Amino acid sequence: MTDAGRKRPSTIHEVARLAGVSHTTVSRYLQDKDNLKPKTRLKVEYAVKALDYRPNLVARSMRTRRTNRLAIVLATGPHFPGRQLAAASEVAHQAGYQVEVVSVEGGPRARAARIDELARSGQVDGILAMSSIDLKVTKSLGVPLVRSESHDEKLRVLGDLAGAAEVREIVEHLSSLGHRTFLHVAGDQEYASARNRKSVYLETIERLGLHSFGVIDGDWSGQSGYDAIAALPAGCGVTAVVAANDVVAMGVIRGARDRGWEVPRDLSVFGWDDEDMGRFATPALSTVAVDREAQGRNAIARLLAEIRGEPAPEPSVHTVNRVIHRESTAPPPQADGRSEAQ
Amino acid sequence: MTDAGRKRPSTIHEVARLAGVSHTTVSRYLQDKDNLKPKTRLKVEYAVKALDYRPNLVARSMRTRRTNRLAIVLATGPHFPGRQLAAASEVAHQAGYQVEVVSVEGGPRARAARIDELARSGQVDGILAMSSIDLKVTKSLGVPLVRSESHDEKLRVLGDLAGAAEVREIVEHLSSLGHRTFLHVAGDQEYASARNRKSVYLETIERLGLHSFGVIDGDWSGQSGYDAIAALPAGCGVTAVVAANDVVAMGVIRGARDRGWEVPRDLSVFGWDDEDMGRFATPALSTVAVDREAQGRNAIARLLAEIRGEPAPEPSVHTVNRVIHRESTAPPPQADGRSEAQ
DNA sequence: AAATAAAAAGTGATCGATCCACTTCTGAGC
DNA sequence: GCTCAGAAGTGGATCGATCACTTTTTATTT
Repeated sequence: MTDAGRKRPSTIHEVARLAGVSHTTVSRYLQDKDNLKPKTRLKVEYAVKALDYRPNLVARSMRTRRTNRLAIVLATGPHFPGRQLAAASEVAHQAGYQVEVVSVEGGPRARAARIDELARSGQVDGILAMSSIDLKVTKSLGVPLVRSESHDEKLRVLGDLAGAAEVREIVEHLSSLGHRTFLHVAGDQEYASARNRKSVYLETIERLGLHSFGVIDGDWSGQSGYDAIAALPAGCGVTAVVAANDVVAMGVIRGARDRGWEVPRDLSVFGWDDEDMGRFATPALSTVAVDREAQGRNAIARLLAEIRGEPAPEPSVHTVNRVIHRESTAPPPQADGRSEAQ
Repeated sequence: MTDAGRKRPSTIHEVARLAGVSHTTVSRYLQDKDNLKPKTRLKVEYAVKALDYRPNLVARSMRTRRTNRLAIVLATGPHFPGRQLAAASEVAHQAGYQVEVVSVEGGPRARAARIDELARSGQVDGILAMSSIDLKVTKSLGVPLVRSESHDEKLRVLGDLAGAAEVREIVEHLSSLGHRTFLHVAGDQEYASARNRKSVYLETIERLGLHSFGVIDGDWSGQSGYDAIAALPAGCGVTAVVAANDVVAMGVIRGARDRGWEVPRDLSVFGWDDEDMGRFATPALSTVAVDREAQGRNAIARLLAEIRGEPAPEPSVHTVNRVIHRESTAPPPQADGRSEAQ
């Protein structure tokens, strides 16, 4: 039934024979159509079309030692960076690269090992790591490696790490509303983004002379937010919670309600990610809108630049995170400061 | 600095020379280590280790005409099937395949065209389509193609289509609570799963002699749920909403609240997907837990079976969807039937 | 111990493209 | 009409594996 489809694809030699030229001429045609005499070009063009010829990319790769393929390494887990991935893969395709997505079970060492294997297999021209990896294992790979959570030369944080400014803005805003005692329910500390937000949180609390009741190391889950609130001693004085993301924030809000605390009347809660659900929740979540597509695009752009040997890949699209104030934040119960409600 | 890493990787011939055997013997060692004399095997083993040899997979592919690579084709859009993808890629790796993820902009025809191109490029041994594609274009590809939303030989629905039973269960349950007038806010009708749920919804309404106030064709977004409720005429009598997914359900609930209707007092709402956020929302969302990993695993298992030429790929792990009753559903305002609250 | 079968190892061709070192056109200038 | 530079075209080598065959070694039987 599918015999027609299964017939062996035609080769460059068959095209050459039909066109009455040598295989080298066909090869030239494939790489640069303008470098041929118009008459010759037409003959080849016709033969290619007649035989429905497609170059065998494996054979090409073997000879050129380039595969035109990139690998993106992810961790398996609750956080699948789908939007970044889609954007990254889009940009890569436009640049003539195919994208292989490798999601690896296990920790940073397992991922580093897989990266090593990928690099040596000769199957990819470059690797983008979208999750933390063990540095030691990845010294000299032979192919460019970009880590989406690393810094650029000017120590500007990129990709996953971006967001320090937003944490500052959140804490400062809550402080201006009159909040004095904070709680941070952090994300899985294996993630650079979680570590970064945690440290910026602590730093800002310190700088503003506020009080942090503590940092709960969570795992990005709603349950971790719920449990954090459930474990809070009565009268601890916490009036504002900075959650690792919207899901955690939702758990926090539910935990509060189940203890009889209303949000935002008794407790203000900030999320992160601007998920669609949080916008329609009650109370609607105050959060940070993250341009995930830009993250993905920038990361791939950096990788492509490194592959081409270009030195400084200035992020063409600047990642813009935006703090969004909705209903889950308000002045604390007995705000003594002048309530500068937004 | 990275000179050590950039040196040309060693070949099978170098290993052979160091081991004092022929390259064929090394090749044999690579495919089946047990087929060698122990003494020879040790020599080769040593040489492989000493040179840190890794076979060049491109060269291997060229000779064997197998790439050990599968492509998974996705649509770009709000629905990124991350969990299915991760599970699928995991299973594929265990079977010795690498996975290339191709997300394609545009509609079913664009995806079909890309699939055609992939198949002919000789770069993949099989293709899994995780989104709807235009059938006509994909007649004879030359490589196996599995569509995750299609049926198996026994016409049991698989993958995305699974879920008919759950829609029935939801409507029957709501009916047993006393609801008579329903609304369905459907997902993007380009998705097979959305079409399937819609038709099962209508069929069940019909079969039970209930009344459907209508079906709103949405786009999986919270806004579409919100708008559906906002557009509802007063006194339409709708007391139960079956939403396309949890996000839509959240929009519905918010829309109801903004009209002064309380959920579940005035309106019952069912979601789909069992997202973490819905569990902690207030009211907690009644929903359907979907085993996305199983979907991904099953789809890849079918593809692998087809590649191997095995005929009947019995789904080793059966997809189990589970209807979960939480706080967003209750008897209607003036339930005249016997309220059989769960 | 010789005959024979079976297992192990070696030889050279092959996959389908690109690239290198040449040879053969083409056409402008005198 | 001739020369000659440069463009266009050619044949064969090459990339690094596997595979079909052939040859050598080892094991088994009589």
